[in-house]
Amino acid sequence: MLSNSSKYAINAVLYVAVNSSIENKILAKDISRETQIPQAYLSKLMQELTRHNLISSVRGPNGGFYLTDENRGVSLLQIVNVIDGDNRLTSCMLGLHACDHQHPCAVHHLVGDTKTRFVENLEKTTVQDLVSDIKSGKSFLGI
Amino acid sequence: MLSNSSKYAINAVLYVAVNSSIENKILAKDISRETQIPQAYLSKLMQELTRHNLISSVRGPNGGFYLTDENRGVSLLQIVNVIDGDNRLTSCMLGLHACDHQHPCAVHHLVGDTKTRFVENLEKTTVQDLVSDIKSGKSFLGI
DNA sequence: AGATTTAAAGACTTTTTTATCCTTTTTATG
DNA sequence: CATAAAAAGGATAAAAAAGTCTTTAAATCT
Ligand code: FES
Ligand code: FES
Repeated sequence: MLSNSSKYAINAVLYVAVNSSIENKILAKDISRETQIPQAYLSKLMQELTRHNLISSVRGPNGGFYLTDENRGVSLLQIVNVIDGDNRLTSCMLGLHACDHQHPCAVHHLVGDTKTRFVENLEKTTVQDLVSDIKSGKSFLGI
Repeated sequence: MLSNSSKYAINAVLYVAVNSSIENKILAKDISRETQIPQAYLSKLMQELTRHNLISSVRGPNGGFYLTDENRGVSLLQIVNVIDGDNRLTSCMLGLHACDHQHPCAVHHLVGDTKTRFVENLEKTTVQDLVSDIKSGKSFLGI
């Protein structure tokens, strides 16, 4: 469903969202240590997210990654789309075509609603929403 | 969610289910042509399914693949488990651990029920169920 | 028995994904 | 200005997934 890379990206962004601010930026090294994501690989993902303005960074001393208020409004779907490309989530479960209610494949009914609902959820859920859940103890960060 | 290989496997099994019988076995070559699955690769998958008794085959003239009544009772989950291994579907969406309601990850609530429901559906839906759907026009086979 | 048809099996190649390493650029600070 | 800290970028390596090719074994038919 999600690639490893997307999972890493979401984990990393959430870690930054919870543990940093503009005055208190966080290093790739530290994210890597806390999330167990290999540092160099993580850096690549963060680069990509930065390039698309989904997260923010500055180089040099006291630099690192952080999220602006705008960044906190980014949806999970935006993250996944940047990392995995756009159509990973909208294609048919059996790989026959774009998932199409008009011409449902054999397993479509097993998952159809469910899948579009999942994508809708990814689309409407922002980083900030998840941070709220974590802060309120509704869900957990990390291992 | 499902690997390419699993998608191929389900497609191929359904094709066999709809288009063959014990008197009218079907060749890997023909399945390949109709489903667009590369022949050699398909053969590998079919071999694996045969080895686990999820489908049936005989070699030699008038041989090929077919399904017994028992094979038709096989669940989709059995197919996926043989091809992808057991824990692809039960692991956490963020790859943190086995998905655990007691200790939900940040995206668990977005997908939690949904995912277990999907797995339950795969478990309780048999090849024959899907064939019925196809025959009744509720869903479609192939492209 | 011999020839032919077909799946099974194994070795191999290619592509994609994941991961690492090394260099360059930017920024802050003494 | 020199130095150090950090991300950005590019090249490469390793692992996994997808796909191919060749040989072997089983079944049938003449
Ligand atoms: S058509 Fe295949 S999942 Fe919707
Ligand atoms: S705990 Fe992560 S999906 Fe359930």
